[in-house]
Amino acid sequence: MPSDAVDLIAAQWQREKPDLSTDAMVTLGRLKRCSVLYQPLLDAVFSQFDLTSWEFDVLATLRRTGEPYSLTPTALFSALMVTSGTMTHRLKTLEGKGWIIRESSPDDARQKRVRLTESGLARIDEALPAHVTNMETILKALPEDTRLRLDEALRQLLAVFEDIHSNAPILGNQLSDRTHGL
Amino acid sequence: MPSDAVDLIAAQWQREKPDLSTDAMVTLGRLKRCSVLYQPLLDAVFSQFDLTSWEFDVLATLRRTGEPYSLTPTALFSALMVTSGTMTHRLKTLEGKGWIIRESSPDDARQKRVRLTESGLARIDEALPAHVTNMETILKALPEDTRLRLDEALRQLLAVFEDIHSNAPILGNQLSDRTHGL
DNA sequence: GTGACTTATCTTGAAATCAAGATAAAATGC
DNA sequence: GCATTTTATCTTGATTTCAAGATAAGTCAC
Repeated sequence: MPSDAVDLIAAQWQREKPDLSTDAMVTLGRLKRCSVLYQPLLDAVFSQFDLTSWEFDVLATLRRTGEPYSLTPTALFSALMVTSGTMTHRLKTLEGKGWIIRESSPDDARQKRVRLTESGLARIDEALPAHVTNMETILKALPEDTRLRLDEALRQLLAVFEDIHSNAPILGNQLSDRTHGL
Repeated sequence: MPSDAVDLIAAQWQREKPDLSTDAMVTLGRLKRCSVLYQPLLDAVFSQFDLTSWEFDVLATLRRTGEPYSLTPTALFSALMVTSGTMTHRLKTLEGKGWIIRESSPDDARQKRVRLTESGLARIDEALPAHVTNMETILKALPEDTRLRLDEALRQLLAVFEDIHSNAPILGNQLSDRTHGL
């Protein structure tokens, strides 16, 4: 296994702080670095459809719920792991572009229903196959058994994080209305 | 393996778009979700030392280079994978707090040297052990062999991403002065 | 050496995000 | 039924970030 940027960081710490254990650090460091580096690879495709990453995310979340492609703002910001204020801003922008509309809910006057328009549906259905192909191309460089081991390990790690977030009262409050549900 | 939020998303796509392959999607989806969920766990410790996540990152990058704890702004924004403009703003803030100073370089008048002050060194040395312990506590929920498999797979994935970023001319330009080096 | 390129840093203006709180509707407890 | 609490959404102001470009110093070709 050739050494990478994270190994060099660990070696620096080892020199400066010989008693420090770097095991947890390197794993989480690689996780962070991977997520920073892969985002622009996705953006490159989104921009071909005049979409930003977050625009794609919102449209895709609505799209995959099936007809009538409609969710409440709360369901959306929970699924997308952002705050309610962020979602308000996103919805305003998307409404301005004509890709969604916000209608009031018949049974609960506090709720709104966010719904894909024809135009929004067309846009996401156009971009989706290209996005999926892009992700497959990116991961093709990884041997299939490695991808499977990565996926299984990430599933367990994600379970740990979701457990912490649902059980920690203090953290739960700090996250305010960003609920992380689906 | 119990199903998680990402499995539910894949199932929704399967229902709406039966021909769509979701393999790459679920792996990268778990990666993204993990990195969003673990950040606040780190912030919880940083805030105990009156630090934000990015303040910790800058101070730690300087600290681990060893005496005299000094780097150029370019070395810093490369290591931290942010743009030069972001780094200028960060350094201004940190200088205001007295944790770093910016001195001009003796051999190249274009360069500055960013150096940890006594106060900045004390702060990072105080926070570092707590941060490492925190990361270990978070990962303790993961069996050690799983962590090792995760780490090995992430290393390979990171190699793929770093390869793409160093070899793709178009992407390289899009990333402007965010060079991703160490 | 001089003009063109390159490198290093900073500035500006815009975009996205968050925390905190405002508003209003619904549910709950007596 | 009325007061209290909870829920759903939006607003506000501040923070962080980026892209694009400005500035200035070094380097290179000749």
